[in-house]
Amino acid sequence: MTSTILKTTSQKIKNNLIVVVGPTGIGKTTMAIKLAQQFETEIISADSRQFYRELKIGTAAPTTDELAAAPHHLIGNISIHDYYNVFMFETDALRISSELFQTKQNAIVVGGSGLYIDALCNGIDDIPDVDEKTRNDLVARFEREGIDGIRFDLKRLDPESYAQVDLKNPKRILRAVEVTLSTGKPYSSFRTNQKKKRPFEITKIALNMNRQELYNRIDTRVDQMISEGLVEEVRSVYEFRKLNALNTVGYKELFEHFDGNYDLDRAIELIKRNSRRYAKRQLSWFTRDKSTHWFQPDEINKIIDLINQQ
RNA sequence: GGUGCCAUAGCUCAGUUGGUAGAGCAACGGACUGAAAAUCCGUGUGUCCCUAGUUCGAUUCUUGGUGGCACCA
Repeated sequence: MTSTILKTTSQKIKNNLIVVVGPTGIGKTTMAIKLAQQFETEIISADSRQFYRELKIGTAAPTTDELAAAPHHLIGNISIHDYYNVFMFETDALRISSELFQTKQNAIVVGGSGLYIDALCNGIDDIPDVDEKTRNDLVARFEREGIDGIRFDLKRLDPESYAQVDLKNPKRILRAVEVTLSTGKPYSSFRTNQKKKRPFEITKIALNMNRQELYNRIDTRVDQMISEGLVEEVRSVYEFRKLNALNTVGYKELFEHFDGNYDLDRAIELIKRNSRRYAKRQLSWFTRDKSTHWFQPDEINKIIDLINQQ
């Protein structure tokens, strides 16, 4: 096993961060646990919804048994009422991994949130926090007037960003403008286009399978969530539906159902469809990174061999 | 058994006065730097049921089938 390799020189063998990604429902949790057991290490979650302790069933968070099978980090560590973002994740995940590397050769990262994985592996630029008033005012203006005026502001305030961002995507425009207004410096000036160096190796493993089979798994899992009490879980957070953490597949559809906009069967159908679309978006993200090694979920032995070769 | 109606995309259907076709939903592809399970962009994927006619040309008209539905027996 890698951890037993003799250190023939004074040079320390570099630690390895094993990153497991893939579409929702593919079996990442199970794979991560097997790898953690195999390499005698712990798991850091990179799932932007499993952080929230109130969201268990609908996010398919690891069960009590799974949590007992291998130590997990960043699962249920915050509340839906807390503010959290990808920069905070980068900080947290780096801190935890460096703690693990004190005593372990490998650490496992598992999750489906591409941006978060990217922040951990390549870093994300250090951009000052936007003050709340600037953000709220801008959002209010957007809701009142639409995006045209704000887009025009961006053109004036930060022509470089204007040339780069997706001008049809309000969130991107709002972000660039709020940073510019809040800091007094153009958003583009914070973008370095540089990867941060990491003091460890990274092995990226992605899981995928035949699309139809994956979709069948997703459908089955949604039915399972319903029988495990998803409707009750969603009802318990209904009053907080405006929170960003609840703008999530499995929750937003049931909120609409509670509002009387459609029946439960339709809500379930929509959860399945939106989960499929989410899975596709994840695949788009992960296939872009050419350094990723792709496997079927049952190819555990091949994956172990690959890691041992690193 | 008889009569009538229908058969076009994965589904529900529109349409072509004869020049090989388009909506909705589903699906597919992509982008992505602090809301990311979010947000945004792009793409019709088709033996127009089969057969034989008429025609320069048939998915469209005609004949005969096949399947479905309805009504009458």
